[in-house]
Amino acid sequence: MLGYSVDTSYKSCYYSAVFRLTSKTKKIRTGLLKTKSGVTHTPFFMPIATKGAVKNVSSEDLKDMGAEIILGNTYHLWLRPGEDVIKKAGGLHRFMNWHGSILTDSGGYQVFSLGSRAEKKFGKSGVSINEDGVEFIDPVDGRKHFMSPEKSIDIQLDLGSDIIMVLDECPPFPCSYEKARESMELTLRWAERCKKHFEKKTGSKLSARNSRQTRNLKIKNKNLPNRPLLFGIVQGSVYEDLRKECAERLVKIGFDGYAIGGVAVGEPRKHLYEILGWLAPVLPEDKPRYLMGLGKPEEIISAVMNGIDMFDCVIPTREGRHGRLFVWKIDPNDPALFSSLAKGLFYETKNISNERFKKDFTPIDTYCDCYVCRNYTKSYLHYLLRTNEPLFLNLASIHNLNFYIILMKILAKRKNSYDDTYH
RNA sequence: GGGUAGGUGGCGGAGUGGUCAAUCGCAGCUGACUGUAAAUCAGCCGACUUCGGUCUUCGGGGGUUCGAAUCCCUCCCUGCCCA
Repeated sequence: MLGYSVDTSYKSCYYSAVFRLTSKTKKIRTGLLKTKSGVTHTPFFMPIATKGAVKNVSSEDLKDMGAEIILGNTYHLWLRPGEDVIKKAGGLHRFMNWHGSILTDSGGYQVFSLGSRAEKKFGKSGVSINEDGVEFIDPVDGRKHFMSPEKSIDIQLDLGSDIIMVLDECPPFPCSYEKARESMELTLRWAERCKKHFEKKTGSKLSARNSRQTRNLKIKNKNLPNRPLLFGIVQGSVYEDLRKECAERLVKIGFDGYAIGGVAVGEPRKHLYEILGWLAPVLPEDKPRYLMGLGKPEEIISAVMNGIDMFDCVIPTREGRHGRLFVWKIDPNDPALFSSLAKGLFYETKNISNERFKKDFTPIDTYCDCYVCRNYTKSYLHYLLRTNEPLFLNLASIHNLNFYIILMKILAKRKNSYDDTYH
């Protein structure tokens, strides 16, 4: 199952100016990712703030729970309030009072998600793609908007993003080989245009060199990059040659990091681990790897064991809002937890709306030390949800995000890899 | 006391001779959610069931009819108006 295996000790790890591997074992690599806003420990999970807010959670809540980086969405912020507003506000960080790092998704996923949702609802897609870019119909007011690779970069720069994603196309699943290749070629052409435009606008030059050439670069304390990072996205559906080729060609173009896209759009999970296995040897070791849109805790763990450093997912917030809460089955501070991590026995979910919690006056999770578990009972959470009290949404989201962040901390701490110099 | 409107499954409220075990909403029970058009969506929600059906329901009783929640008679109850 584990397709990724590198036996290199801490000291001889490669690193680039913005990413440093602090530990790399057969199973888990950990490191530090520097952006213009700060240093983030990898592997990490990004709470999703699509519209410039993690739903029902304040920036202060996020800071308190130890989040270091969040994700915002170009498409949504472009339409409302508009990148000009955010630019005038001093950037997204100031606008939402979040001073950690921010990664912005390019809008590529919306090509897929808005199209398929509109199709289900109205029978027509509302999204059309051509060589230049994508035309969207705003689902809120029906107006047409056009997004190109260059436009996406411009918006993300205006937002003040720390990690900018290239505009890509997510092919649907299932997808024929021919379609997948066509889509991948478009994604690659767009990636190249994104990089060219990014370099022109930022006046910088992204390195396409491989890890061996960058191994001797020193990383200085707090010496943060003065430009955003730009990530490429690997597509290619479930086809091995396409995925590998896409990764190789992206690496040749050269990006600060590499994302794997398209895996959260319906591809069965067995393909995911296959894809990670194909890509692990192709992606440069000294660059961060981001698996877009994943996932369940056990999926994240498997991916970390396959060499992935970065994750984002709506699961903790959305499922929390819908009443499903994540609960440890083993004390996360117990070293015995590690042996059960890969088996997926370490947690369960509880649907707090279930009748059985009506008179359960114990905390959601006795092992959890988030402030929801320290201060409230299942009975109260059950009651808040049943009576549609907005407080429920806040508490449930905080608890679930905390679970994910603790999970990532456990993974990162496994080899005692925190380098406090970079806090 | 007179007049009038009405009594439908936990609640609200459709239905006004057969396709009605009875639209729909709420409440209730359960499930789904993976780069967020999502505080959303789906299923169940009289009883029994070998999940194909079977049985008893639309205030009570009686009647008309091949057939009634729906029509008639009567009783009971509720709202409103007049005394």
